[in-house]
Amino acid sequence: MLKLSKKTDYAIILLCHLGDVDAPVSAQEIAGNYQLPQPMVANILKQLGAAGLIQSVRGQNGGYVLARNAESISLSDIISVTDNPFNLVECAHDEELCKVHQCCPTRQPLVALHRSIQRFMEDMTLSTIISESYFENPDAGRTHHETAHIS
Amino acid sequence: MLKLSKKTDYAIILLCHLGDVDAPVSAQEIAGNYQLPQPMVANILKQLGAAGLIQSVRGQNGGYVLARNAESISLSDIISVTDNPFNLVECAHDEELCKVHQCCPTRQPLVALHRSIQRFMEDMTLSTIISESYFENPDAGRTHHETAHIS
DNA sequence: TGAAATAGTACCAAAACAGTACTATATTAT
DNA sequence: ATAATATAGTACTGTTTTGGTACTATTTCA
Repeated sequence: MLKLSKKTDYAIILLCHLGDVDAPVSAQEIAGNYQLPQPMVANILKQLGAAGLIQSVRGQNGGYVLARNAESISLSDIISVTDNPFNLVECAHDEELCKVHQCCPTRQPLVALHRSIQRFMEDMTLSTIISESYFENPDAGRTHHETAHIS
Repeated sequence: MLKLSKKTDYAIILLCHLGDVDAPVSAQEIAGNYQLPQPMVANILKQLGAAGLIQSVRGQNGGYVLARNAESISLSDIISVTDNPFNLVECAHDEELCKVHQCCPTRQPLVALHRSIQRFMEDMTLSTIISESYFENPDAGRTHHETAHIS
Protein backbone atom coordinates (compact mmCIF):
# COMPACT_ATOMS: atom_id res chain seq x y z
CA MET A 1 0.00 0.00 0.00
CA LEU A 2 3.03 2.19 -0.25
CA LYS A 3 3.15 3.38 3.30
CA LEU A 4 5.60 3.23 6.15
CA SER A 5 4.93 0.91 9.04
CA LYS A 6 4.16 2.25 12.47
CA LYS A 7 7.38 0.68 13.62
CA THR A 8 9.34 2.89 11.27
CA ASP A 9 7.26 5.87 12.22
CA TYR A 10 7.94 5.27 15.88
CA ALA A 11 11.60 4.50 15.30
CA ILE A 12 12.12 7.92 13.78
CA ILE A 13 10.50 9.56 16.76
CA LEU A 14 12.62 7.55 19.19
CA LEU A 15 15.85 8.29 17.39
CA CYS A 16 15.05 11.96 17.16
CA HIS A 17 14.56 12.00 20.88
CA LEU A 18 17.82 10.20 21.53
CA GLY A 19 19.54 12.59 19.19
CA ASP A 20 18.52 15.48 21.40
CA VAL A 21 19.65 14.07 24.73
CA ASP A 22 23.05 13.04 25.96
CA ALA A 23 22.17 10.88 28.96
CA PRO A 24 20.67 7.42 28.34
CA VAL A 25 16.91 7.48 27.87
CA SER A 26 14.76 4.53 28.88
CA ALA A 27 11.97 2.96 26.85
CA GLN A 28 9.46 3.89 29.52
CA GLU A 29 10.52 7.50 29.46
CA ILE A 30 10.09 7.84 25.71
CA ALA A 31 6.84 5.90 25.62
CA GLY A 32 5.39 8.14 28.28
CA ASN A 33 6.67 11.26 26.64
CA TYR A 34 5.11 10.53 23.25
CA GLN A 35 2.16 8.46 24.48
CA LEU A 36 3.27 5.41 22.56
CA PRO A 37 2.70 1.81 23.70
CA GLN A 38 5.57 1.02 26.03
CA PRO A 39 6.19 -2.62 25.01
CA MET A 40 6.38 -1.62 21.37
CA VAL A 41 8.81 1.16 22.09
CA ALA A 42 10.91 -1.27 24.06
CA ASN A 43 10.89 -3.76 21.20
CA ILE A 44 11.85 -1.20 18.60
CA LEU A 45 14.67 0.07 20.76
CA LYS A 46 15.92 -3.49 21.15
CA GLN A 47 15.94 -3.88 17.40
CA LEU A 48 17.68 -0.58 16.82
CA GLY A 49 20.23 -1.63 19.40
CA ALA A 50 20.79 -5.00 17.78
CA ALA A 51 21.28 -3.22 14.46
CA GLY A 52 23.93 -0.98 15.95
CA LEU A 53 22.14 2.31 15.48
CA ILE A 54 21.91 2.90 19.21
CA GLN A 55 23.82 1.70 22.25
CA SER A 56 22.21 0.31 25.34
CA VAL A 57 23.09 0.99 28.94
CA ARG A 58 21.75 -1.71 31.18
CA GLY A 59 20.79 -1.55 34.78
CA GLN A 60 19.10 1.10 36.82
CA ASN A 61 19.32 4.55 35.26
CA GLY A 62 20.10 2.77 32.05
CA GLY A 63 18.59 3.37 28.65
CA TYR A 64 19.74 4.09 25.13
CA VAL A 65 21.97 6.58 23.41
CA LEU A 66 22.84 7.00 19.75
CA ALA A 67 25.69 4.75 18.74
CA ARG A 68 26.92 7.22 16.13
CA ASN A 69 26.33 10.89 15.50
CA ALA A 70 23.04 11.90 13.93
CA GLU A 71 24.70 12.96 10.67
CA SER A 72 25.73 9.41 9.90
CA ILE A 73 22.34 7.80 10.46
CA SER A 74 20.15 7.89 7.38
CA LEU A 75 16.46 7.31 6.94
CA SER A 76 17.48 4.34 4.86
CA ASP A 77 19.39 2.89 7.81
CA ILE A 78 16.33 3.22 10.00
CA ILE A 79 13.91 1.72 7.53
CA SER A 80 16.14 -1.23 6.83
CA VAL A 81 15.87 -2.12 10.50
CA THR A 82 12.20 -1.56 11.11
CA ASP A 83 10.79 -2.55 7.73
CA ASN A 84 11.73 -5.41 5.53
CA PRO A 85 14.38 -4.63 2.94
CA PHE A 86 12.95 -1.97 0.68
CA ASN A 87 11.56 -3.44 -2.52
CA LEU A 88 8.97 -1.49 -4.41
CA VAL A 89 8.06 -4.59 -6.40
CA GLU A 90 9.42 -8.09 -5.93
CA CYS A 91 10.21 -8.61 -9.55
CA ALA A 92 12.59 -5.69 -9.43
CA HIS A 93 15.34 -8.20 -8.81
CA ASP A 94 13.60 -11.34 -9.88
CA GLU A 95 13.06 -11.17 -13.64
CA GLU A 96 11.69 -14.68 -13.84
CA LEU A 97 8.14 -14.21 -14.98
CA CYS A 98 9.00 -10.99 -16.71
CA LYS A 99 11.31 -12.56 -19.24
CA VAL A 100 8.70 -15.00 -20.42
CA HIS A 101 7.47 -12.39 -22.80
CA GLN A 102 9.24 -9.59 -24.60
CA CYS A 103 9.77 -7.39 -21.59
CA CYS A 104 7.95 -6.60 -18.42
CA PRO A 105 6.59 -3.08 -18.78
CA THR A 106 6.83 -2.33 -15.10
CA ARG A 107 10.50 -2.91 -14.57
CA GLN A 108 12.12 0.19 -15.93
CA PRO A 109 9.84 2.87 -14.52
CA LEU A 110 9.38 1.19 -11.17
CA VAL A 111 13.07 0.60 -10.74
CA ALA A 112 13.53 4.28 -11.48
CA LEU A 113 11.00 5.17 -8.81
CA HIS A 114 12.63 2.72 -6.46
CA ARG A 115 16.03 4.33 -6.93
CA SER A 116 14.60 7.77 -6.49
CA ILE A 117 13.08 6.86 -3.17
CA GLN A 118 16.16 4.93 -2.09
CA ARG A 119 18.37 7.90 -2.79
CA PHE A 120 16.12 10.25 -0.92
CA MET A 121 16.20 7.99 2.09
CA GLU A 122 19.94 7.66 2.00
CA ASP A 123 20.48 11.38 1.81
CA MET A 124 18.00 12.18 4.55
CA THR A 125 19.95 11.98 7.78
CA LEU A 126 18.70 11.90 11.33
CA SER A 127 20.29 15.27 11.99
CA THR A 128 18.35 16.75 9.10
CA ILE A 129 15.16 15.25 10.42
CA ILE A 130 15.83 16.65 13.86
CA SER A 131 16.68 20.10 12.60
CA GLU A 132 13.53 20.22 10.53
CA SER A 133 11.29 18.83 13.22
CA TYR A 134 11.23 21.95 15.34
CA PHE A 135 9.39 24.15 12.90
CA GLU A 136 5.68 23.69 12.96
CA ASN A 137 5.19 26.29 10.27
CA PRO A 138 6.20 24.92 6.86
CA ASP A 139 7.77 28.23 5.87
CA ALA A 140 9.57 28.93 9.09
CA GLY A 141 11.58 25.76 8.93
CA ARG A 142 12.40 25.71 5.28
CA THR A 143 16.10 25.29 4.76
CA HIS A 144 18.23 24.00 1.95
CA HIS A 145 17.82 20.58 3.47
CA GLU A 146 14.15 20.30 2.93
CA THR A 147 14.07 20.54 -0.81
CA ALA A 148 17.54 19.27 -1.49
CA HIS A 149 16.47 16.02 -3.02
CA ILE A 150 13.01 16.65 -4.25
CA SER A 151 12.94 16.76 -7.97
CA MET B 1 6.28 -2.16 4.03
CA LEU B 2 6.74 0.49 1.39
CA LYS B 3 5.96 -1.63 -1.59
CA LEU B 4 3.40 -1.64 -4.35
CA SER B 5 0.60 -4.17 -4.32
CA LYS B 6 0.41 -6.87 -6.94
CA LYS B 7 -2.78 -5.27 -8.11
CA THR B 8 -0.91 -2.12 -9.02
CA ASP B 9 1.86 -4.13 -10.55
CA TYR B 10 -0.60 -6.01 -12.72
CA ALA B 11 -2.59 -2.89 -13.54
CA ILE B 12 0.46 -1.29 -15.08
CA ILE B 13 1.07 -4.34 -17.21
CA LEU B 14 -2.55 -4.42 -18.35
CA LEU B 15 -2.63 -0.75 -19.21
CA CYS B 16 0.63 -0.98 -21.11
CA HIS B 17 -0.84 -3.74 -23.16
CA LEU B 18 -4.00 -1.80 -23.87
CA GLY B 19 -1.91 1.19 -24.82
CA ASP B 20 -0.27 -0.84 -27.53
CA VAL B 21 -3.38 -2.23 -29.17
CA ASP B 22 -6.30 -0.48 -30.81
CA ALA B 23 -8.92 -3.23 -30.82
CA PRO B 24 -10.56 -4.20 -27.51
CA VAL B 25 -8.59 -6.76 -25.53
CA SER B 26 -10.29 -9.23 -23.23
CA ALA B 27 -9.28 -10.14 -19.71
CA GLN B 28 -8.66 -13.71 -20.79
CA GLU B 29 -6.37 -12.65 -23.57
CA ILE B 30 -4.19 -10.53 -21.32
CA ALA B 31 -4.13 -13.08 -18.52
CA GLY B 32 -3.01 -15.74 -20.95
CA ASN B 33 -0.45 -13.53 -22.55
CA TYR B 34 1.29 -12.59 -19.31
CA GLN B 35 0.48 -15.73 -17.35
CA LEU B 36 -1.44 -13.85 -14.71
CA PRO B 37 -4.45 -15.24 -12.80
CA GLN B 38 -7.43 -14.63 -15.02
CA PRO B 39 -10.00 -13.74 -12.31
CA MET B 40 -7.65 -11.19 -10.86
CA VAL B 41 -6.98 -9.62 -14.20
CA ALA B 42 -10.71 -9.44 -14.78
CA ASN B 43 -11.26 -7.78 -11.43
CA ILE B 44 -8.56 -5.21 -11.95
CA LEU B 45 -9.89 -4.36 -15.39
CA LYS B 46 -13.33 -3.90 -13.89
CA GLN B 47 -11.91 -1.50 -11.36
CA LEU B 48 -9.94 0.41 -13.95
CA GLY B 49 -13.10 0.62 -16.01
CA ALA B 50 -15.17 1.88 -13.09
CA ALA B 51 -12.51 4.50 -12.46
CA GLY B 52 -12.71 5.70 -16.03
CA LEU B 53 -9.17 4.87 -17.06
CA ILE B 54 -10.35 2.32 -19.60
CA GLN B 55 -13.54 1.76 -21.54
CA SER B 56 -15.29 -1.56 -21.76
CA VAL B 57 -16.83 -3.19 -24.80
CA ARG B 58 -19.29 -5.85 -23.79
CA GLY B 59 -20.37 -8.94 -25.64
CA GLN B 60 -18.54 -11.30 -27.89
CA ASN B 61 -15.31 -9.89 -29.26
CA GLY B 62 -15.54 -7.35 -26.50
CA GLY B 63 -12.85 -6.26 -24.10
CA TYR B 64 -11.20 -3.07 -22.97
CA VAL B 65 -9.52 -0.09 -24.58
CA LEU B 66 -7.91 2.94 -23.02
CA ALA B 67 -10.46 5.63 -22.26
CA ARG B 68 -7.92 8.41 -22.84
CA ASN B 69 -4.59 8.61 -24.56
CA ALA B 70 -1.59 7.19 -22.77
CA GLU B 71 -0.04 10.61 -22.23
CA SER B 72 -2.85 11.66 -19.94
CA ILE B 73 -2.77 8.62 -17.69
CA SER B 74 -0.27 8.95 -14.85
CA LEU B 75 1.18 6.38 -12.52
CA SER B 76 -0.57 8.30 -9.79
CA ASP B 77 -3.90 7.75 -11.52
CA ILE B 78 -3.28 4.05 -11.65
CA ILE B 79 -2.16 3.69 -8.07
CA SER B 80 -5.09 5.65 -6.75
CA VAL B 81 -7.34 3.02 -8.29
CA THR B 82 -5.53 -0.14 -7.32
CA ASP B 83 -4.06 0.92 -3.99
CA ASN B 84 -5.65 2.89 -1.23
CA PRO B 85 -5.05 6.61 -1.41
CA PHE B 86 -1.35 7.15 -1.11
CA ASN B 87 -0.33 8.11 2.42
CA LEU B 88 3.20 7.51 3.50
CA VAL B 89 2.16 7.92 7.12
CA GLU B 90 -1.33 8.43 8.47
CA CYS B 91 -0.42 11.32 10.68
CA ALA B 92 0.66 13.28 7.62
CA HIS B 93 -2.79 14.79 7.59
CA ASP B 94 -3.86 13.96 11.11
CA GLU B 95 -1.74 16.00 13.50
CA GLU B 96 -3.70 14.89 16.56
CA LEU B 97 -1.20 12.96 18.59
CA CYS B 98 1.66 14.95 17.15
CA LYS B 99 0.60 18.22 18.64
CA VAL B 100 0.49 16.85 22.14
CA HIS B 101 4.15 17.61 22.45
CA GLN B 102 6.27 20.27 20.86
CA CYS B 103 6.25 18.84 17.37
CA CYS B 104 6.21 15.46 15.79
CA PRO B 105 9.68 14.88 14.37
CA THR B 106 8.45 12.75 11.53
CA ARG B 107 6.07 15.14 9.86
CA GLN B 108 8.32 17.47 7.94
CA PRO B 109 10.76 14.99 6.42
CA LEU B 110 8.16 12.37 5.70
CA VAL B 111 5.83 14.84 4.09
CA ALA B 112 8.75 15.90 1.94
CA LEU B 113 9.36 12.32 0.93
CA HIS B 114 5.67 11.88 0.33
CA ARG B 115 5.54 14.85 -2.00
CA SER B 116 8.61 13.70 -3.82
CA ILE B 117 7.07 10.33 -4.55
CA GLN B 118 3.71 11.86 -5.37
CA ARG B 119 5.27 14.16 -7.90
CA PHE B 120 7.21 11.39 -9.52
CA MET B 121 4.07 9.35 -9.91
CA GLU B 122 2.14 12.25 -11.37
CA ASP B 123 4.81 13.03 -13.92
CA MET B 124 5.29 9.41 -14.94
CA THR B 125 2.75 8.79 -17.68
CA LEU B 126 1.62 5.56 -19.19
CA SER B 127 3.12 6.54 -22.51
CA THR B 128 6.47 7.04 -20.84
CA ILE B 129 6.19 3.67 -19.19
CA ILE B 130 5.35 2.03 -22.49
CA SER B 131 8.17 3.70 -24.37
CA GLU B 132 10.65 2.63 -21.73
CA SER B 133 9.37 -0.89 -21.42
CA TYR B 134 10.71 -2.14 -24.71
CA PHE B 135 14.36 -1.86 -23.85
CA GLU B 136 15.71 -4.73 -21.88
CA ASN B 137 19.18 -3.23 -21.78
CA PRO B 138 19.28 -0.30 -19.35
CA ASP B 139 21.52 1.72 -21.65
CA ALA B 140 19.71 1.03 -24.86
CA GLY B 141 16.44 2.39 -23.58
CA ARG B 142 17.74 5.41 -21.76
CA THR B 143 15.92 8.50 -22.85
CA HIS B 144 15.31 11.85 -21.28
CA HIS B 145 12.22 10.35 -19.73
CA GLU B 146 13.98 7.90 -17.55
CA THR B 147 15.95 10.30 -15.43
CA ALA B 148 13.68 13.27 -15.79
CA HIS B 149 12.42 13.23 -12.26
CA ILE B 150 15.09 11.43 -10.33
CA SER B 151 16.93 13.84 -8.14
C1' DT C 1 19.15 -7.68 47.81
C1' DG C 2 15.61 -5.37 45.53
C1' DA C 3 14.31 -2.06 42.01
C1' DA C 4 14.86 -0.60 37.38
C1' DA C 5 16.46 -1.29 33.22
C1' DT C 6 17.71 -4.03 28.83
C1' DA C 7 17.85 -8.93 26.06
C1' DG C 8 15.64 -12.29 23.82
C1' DT C 9 11.71 -14.57 22.30
C1' DA C 10 7.29 -16.12 21.61
C1' DC C 11 2.70 -15.18 21.08
C1' DC C 12 -1.88 -13.23 19.40
C1' DA C 13 -5.70 -10.59 17.18
C1' DA C 14 -6.94 -7.69 13.55
C1' DA C 15 -6.23 -5.91 9.11
C1' DA C 16 -4.63 -6.14 4.41
C1' DC C 17 -3.47 -8.85 0.39
C1' DA C 18 -3.94 -12.11 -3.27
C1' DG C 19 -6.87 -14.74 -5.34
C1' DT C 20 -11.47 -17.18 -6.25
C1' DA C 21 -16.43 -17.74 -7.19
C1' DC C 22 -20.92 -16.76 -8.50
C1' DT C 23 -24.81 -14.46 -10.59
C1' DA C 24 -26.46 -11.14 -13.88
C1' DT C 25 -26.27 -8.71 -18.13
C1' DA C 26 -24.84 -7.35 -22.76
C1' DT C 27 -23.38 -8.35 -27.52
C1' DT C 28 -22.38 -11.02 -31.46
C1' DA C 29 -22.14 -15.05 -34.52
C1' DT C 30 -24.59 -18.63 -36.24
C1' DA D 1 -33.78 -17.45 -31.37
C1' DT D 2 -29.97 -19.03 -29.05
C1' DA D 3 -25.49 -20.35 -27.74
C1' DA D 4 -21.00 -18.44 -26.94
C1' DT D 5 -18.23 -14.93 -25.19
C1' DA D 6 -17.57 -11.03 -22.85
C1' DT D 7 -18.11 -7.53 -19.00
C1' DA D 8 -20.63 -5.96 -14.17
C1' DG D 9 -21.10 -6.46 -9.65
C1' DT D 10 -20.23 -8.42 -5.49
C1' DA D 11 -19.13 -11.59 -1.99
C1' DC D 12 -16.07 -14.86 -0.10
C1' DT D 13 -11.63 -17.11 1.65
C1' DG D 14 -6.93 -18.45 2.97
C1' DT D 15 -2.50 -16.47 3.88
C1' DT D 16 0.60 -12.93 5.24
C1' DT D 17 1.70 -8.74 7.48
C1' DT D 18 1.01 -5.57 10.99
C1' DG D 19 0.49 -3.82 15.55
C1' DG D 20 0.83 -4.93 19.91
C1' DT D 21 1.46 -7.94 24.20
C1' DA D 22 3.73 -11.15 27.46
C1' DC D 23 7.16 -13.61 29.72
C1' DT D 24 11.66 -14.97 31.33
C1' DA D 25 16.48 -13.90 31.93
C1' DT D 26 20.20 -10.76 32.76
C1' DT D 27 22.57 -6.56 34.11
C1' DT D 28 23.39 -2.65 37.07
C1' DC D 29 22.89 0.56 40.74
C1' DA D 30 21.25 2.16 45.22
